[in-house]
Amino acid sequence: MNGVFNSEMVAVFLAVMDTGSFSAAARQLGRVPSAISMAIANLEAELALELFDRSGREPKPTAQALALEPQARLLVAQLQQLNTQALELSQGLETRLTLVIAPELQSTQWVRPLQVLAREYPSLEVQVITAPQTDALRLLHDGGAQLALVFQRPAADGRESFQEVGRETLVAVIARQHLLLQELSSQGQLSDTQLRPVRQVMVGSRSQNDVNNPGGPFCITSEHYWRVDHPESALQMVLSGLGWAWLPRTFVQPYINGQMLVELPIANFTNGEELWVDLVWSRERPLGLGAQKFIALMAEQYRQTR
Amino acid sequence: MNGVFNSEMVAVFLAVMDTGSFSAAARQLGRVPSAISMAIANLEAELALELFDRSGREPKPTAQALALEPQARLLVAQLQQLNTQALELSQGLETRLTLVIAPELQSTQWVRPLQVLAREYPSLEVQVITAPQTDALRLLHDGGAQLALVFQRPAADGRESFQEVGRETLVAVIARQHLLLQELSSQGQLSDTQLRPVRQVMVGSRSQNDVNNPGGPFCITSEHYWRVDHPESALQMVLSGLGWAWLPRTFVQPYINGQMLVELPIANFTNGEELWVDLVWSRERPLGLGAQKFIALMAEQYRQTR
DNA sequence: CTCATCTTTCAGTATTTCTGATAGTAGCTA
DNA sequence: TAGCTACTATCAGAAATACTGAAAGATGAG
Repeated sequence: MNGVFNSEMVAVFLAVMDTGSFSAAARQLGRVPSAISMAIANLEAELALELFDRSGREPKPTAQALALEPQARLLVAQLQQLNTQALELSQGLETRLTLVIAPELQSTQWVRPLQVLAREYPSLEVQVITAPQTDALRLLHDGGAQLALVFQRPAADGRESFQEVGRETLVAVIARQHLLLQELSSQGQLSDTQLRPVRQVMVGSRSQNDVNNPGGPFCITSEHYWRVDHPESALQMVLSGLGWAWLPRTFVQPYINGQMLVELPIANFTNGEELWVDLVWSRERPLGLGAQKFIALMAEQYRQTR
Repeated sequence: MNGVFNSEMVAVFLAVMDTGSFSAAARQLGRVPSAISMAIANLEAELALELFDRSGREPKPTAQALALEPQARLLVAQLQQLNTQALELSQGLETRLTLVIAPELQSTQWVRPLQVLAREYPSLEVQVITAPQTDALRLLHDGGAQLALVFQRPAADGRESFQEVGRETLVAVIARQHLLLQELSSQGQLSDTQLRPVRQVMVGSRSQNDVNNPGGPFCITSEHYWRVDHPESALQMVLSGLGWAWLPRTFVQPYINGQMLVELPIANFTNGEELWVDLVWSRERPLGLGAQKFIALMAEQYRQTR
């Protein structure tokens, strides 16, 4: 226990500062008083600095010791942080958690669980990516992301696991000033044939693979549709009267309230199409502690608000 | 070199991270390769964490090691700071430097030298107090301050040492609209007898001891004078036309330029009274490194601007 | 004044780490 | 592919270091 300040010497120094005596410090550290006495004496000799005034029965910290104390405390705090982080890593905490979120779900509550996560694992580095459904799932399999917050529950091909963390309703919307609304009786339902001639704006991935999206809420399609890769784009197009689109209710609710959009009363879909919001991960890649905790937090939040 | 992270282990860990190999780290630390190998192996066993991938010829840091690196670097930086601070203290750096400044000298350049001081001794705690002349010198002898930046060079009674760090000119000023100015010929000098009936505002300490201020620029006094303990108060009183006062030129120059005050052309004092600006300290209390450095910086600044 | 408790010193012990040799291995070069 | 170089891992012995425990001196409280 020789030399200038190192972590052991700092521990001894602070134990003496805390307890106010060498003997008490020895008890606290599980040593014998003479060890503490010698350690401090060596330290003082090395530093050529008097740390404690021995004129009294108990050593009194000198002004210099008091000046060094804050920095010493900072040091042990940093050291403990390092060891805590190492422990977390050894217990399976990933060094980085990448979460990819479908754009339609930006508005859901995923920030608060992240806050809790950040408090529990301060050393965890988090990255949030926004990408459309299919890109998100591709990222998951590439290893570019560990978790995806998406809409459509993946096919049960066994490559992914998922956890339900919310519900969302898809509603068909159209601009208030759209011509279609004028041929609609005030309370009547909208039939297939009425809707088919109207242009539909469809949200899909950049990759063309999911054009043949079988079934699901997209089973009712118009003859002519335009494709966009981002719901925000779809919203803008619908707002400008270019056509109608299936969009999440929470996403368009402000515009419905603001009288800019109208919900289309499609027959058999009067209450919209209910979808699951899921956290998805790859079964091939074991999840780290952080990801598991995040899933648990999201699930718990969902349970409480349901 | 056992146990979880301590300062020695952090040093070894970072040496390996820096050099990229156990052998090179050993060379850097002046050890033998096997010592490094064993130390890292022990650390990994303790942490239950693989820090380096040994599949290749040279150890490759794992993601966990890379995640721990920043915190480890922070730690050694903190440790070095602690040791640097201890070294400075052992070399005589005071833990706290209290500087008392006469209010008239607030406007002089004492901040820049303090900036340099803060850069050189980051751990030095500085306190700046504003107090009138006599209070400042009393603080010096009480030990409440180490340095005083004051006007009047102290009496040569041997209790204080001083260093000249500037010059200042006292000028007699009065409000532009004061009646005295109307009975003054445009270019004429002002005699004693003309000035005596006019009320003088005198700056002095709260303590009444220095009423009998012999000689000096205050030798010319009016019959009636009011006392204030702060030049700012004096300035306000003079500005409102209550009387005239001796005040430092740099202190009142803005008001002279702004046509609010007029410099009184007193006979024999046409250029005002020149005073020294001194840094004063007690001879009974040896100065610390910081105070010495500050004095040197102030003196150098004075030399350059003279 | 006395006693309990604190600090310091010192010699011996015990633990720890370092050393140096050896073996095994990876990667480069011809 | 063979050979060479430089690296890591292992191990027993050596050296250094810190710890222990007893004894002595000193302080402050009652």
